[in-house]
Amino acid sequence: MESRRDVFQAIADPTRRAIIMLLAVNAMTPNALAEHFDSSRQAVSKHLQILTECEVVTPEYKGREIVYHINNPKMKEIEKWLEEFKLLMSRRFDQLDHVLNELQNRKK
Amino acid sequence: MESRRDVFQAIADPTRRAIIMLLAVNAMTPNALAEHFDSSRQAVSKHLQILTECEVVTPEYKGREIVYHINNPKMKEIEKWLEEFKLLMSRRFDQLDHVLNELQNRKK
DNA sequence: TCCATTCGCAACTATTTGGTTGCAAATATA
DNA sequence: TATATTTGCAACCAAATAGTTGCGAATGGA
Repeated sequence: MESRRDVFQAIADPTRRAIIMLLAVNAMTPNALAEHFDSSRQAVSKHLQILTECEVVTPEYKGREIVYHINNPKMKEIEKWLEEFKLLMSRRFDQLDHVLNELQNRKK
Repeated sequence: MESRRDVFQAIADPTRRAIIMLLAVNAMTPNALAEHFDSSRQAVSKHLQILTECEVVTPEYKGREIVYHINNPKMKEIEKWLEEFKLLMSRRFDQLDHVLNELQNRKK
């Protein structure tokens, strides 16, 4: 559980996506989060650790409790990537591609 | 390399994200794609297999060649999830949360 | 001070992942 | 027909992942 720590890795796991959604509604402690899942507190804690490493989530230390918050700017990176993808899709040149294929076939 | 096949798993790997971007520009065969990467054709092929399972990509059989296309509707699922997240974020009730915490502290 | 609670860390396990190589099937070309 | 090209599939491997249990540190209340 070491490498390739980015937002996309963060949202790959369904439990982590659920954690993100719960934290989007309300910042929470690991225990409060764990109550929403079948898996143990430690499992949730590990996901929080990963989410923290990805900077998708930020811990706020309050005495012995740790309240986890969504780090919104990091989530925007997904949006950004998606926008870029959509831009490329809108610019795709199937027609030109078709023409090029035709030319190549004629060449042969 | 078996389970949990969804769009989020599909975009978790940086190579797969690159493949998606390339295919967004222009539908391509595995060989054409592999030229853009250091890893072997088989590695790229495996990613294409995963992307096909996730329905992020659709194969078009042309004789011995297979042209891979982006399956746009599937990509929209990411957008959909992100929209839901953004909605929850916009509705988050930090103020209320704060009030509840205050009440709880007083109760103790 | 003593005890319960909250939590991270370490060790361990089974499964999944991303990659490799080798091979066989199908198609195109000579 | 013989040969080269494009491709998927199977077997294998090292590393990462998701989960577990057990422990110890720090905090807060009695």
